[in-house]
Amino acid sequence: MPELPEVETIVRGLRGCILGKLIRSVHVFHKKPLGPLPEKEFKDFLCRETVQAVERLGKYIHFSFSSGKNMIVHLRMTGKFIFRFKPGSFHPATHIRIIFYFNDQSTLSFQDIRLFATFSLYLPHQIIKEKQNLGPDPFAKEITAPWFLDAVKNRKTSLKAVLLDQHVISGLGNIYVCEALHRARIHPNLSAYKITPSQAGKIINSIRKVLKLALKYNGTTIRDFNGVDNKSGRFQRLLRVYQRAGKLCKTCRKASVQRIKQAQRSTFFCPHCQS
DNA sequence: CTTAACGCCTGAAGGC
DNA sequence: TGCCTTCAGGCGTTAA
Repeated sequence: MPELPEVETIVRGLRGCILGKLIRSVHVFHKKPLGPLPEKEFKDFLCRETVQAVERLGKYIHFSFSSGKNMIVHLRMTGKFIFRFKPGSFHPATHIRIIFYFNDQSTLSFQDIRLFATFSLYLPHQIIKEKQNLGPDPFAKEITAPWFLDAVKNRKTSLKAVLLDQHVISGLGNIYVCEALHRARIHPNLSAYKITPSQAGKIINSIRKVLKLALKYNGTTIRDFNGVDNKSGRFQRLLRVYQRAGKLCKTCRKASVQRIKQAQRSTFFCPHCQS
């Protein structure tokens, strides 16, 4: 479900709800999100821990606790955190997989329809695997046109596929890659290694521009995404190509948006703007 | 090293 | 109404 702006919206919401709170107990309704970790170990690890910080790592959410322990969550397609000040005061949601109970009666429920989401736990001195495998954040200073040209110099696949690769840059997904390439006026099928220095600069600028704007609107809600407060994002009305196949391009108003398949995912682009 | 294909899951939507 | 196919803000694994 979520990409950088949505995850950042969730992280900011979580900070407002759970920072400084102590986990009194944990209820696991489904073990799949825990992966190989036994349910008892998961609960024992988290019980009596106090939430010290919530940070975004690409599309991951990093919870750190006062003891130095860590929990890293990836929401994948349909993962969602729902915060409640008091238990049982809302109509019950389906597909709740885990509930965290805090010392002040508030709860954080984790919902995941498709069960793709993952939770992993790290002791204070363990190396967090996710940090090793991720490319830099789109807003990191090290991302410059020369850096990007070097990063893609051996990549003969499409620019679209490379931008979806979290080992290159972390945080982008299908919506914002489509939207950024549209704003940069580059065809998504262009081989990554063939881009010019000028195009590299345009890509970086477009990525940052579209992410900042989406963040301002609390992300994009197409079907599943909602913030911790259960409010939807508002960026969807500013999408220029994503899920607009057959509709007139909002940028040029001359051609209609096309949909193609790349790496088993839908790509949307304007054939007039992105020659 | 790189790439494409497959699998993991559930539910909504569209075609017939 | 029902059945079948396709689709969905993702990514780890596998095989070439």
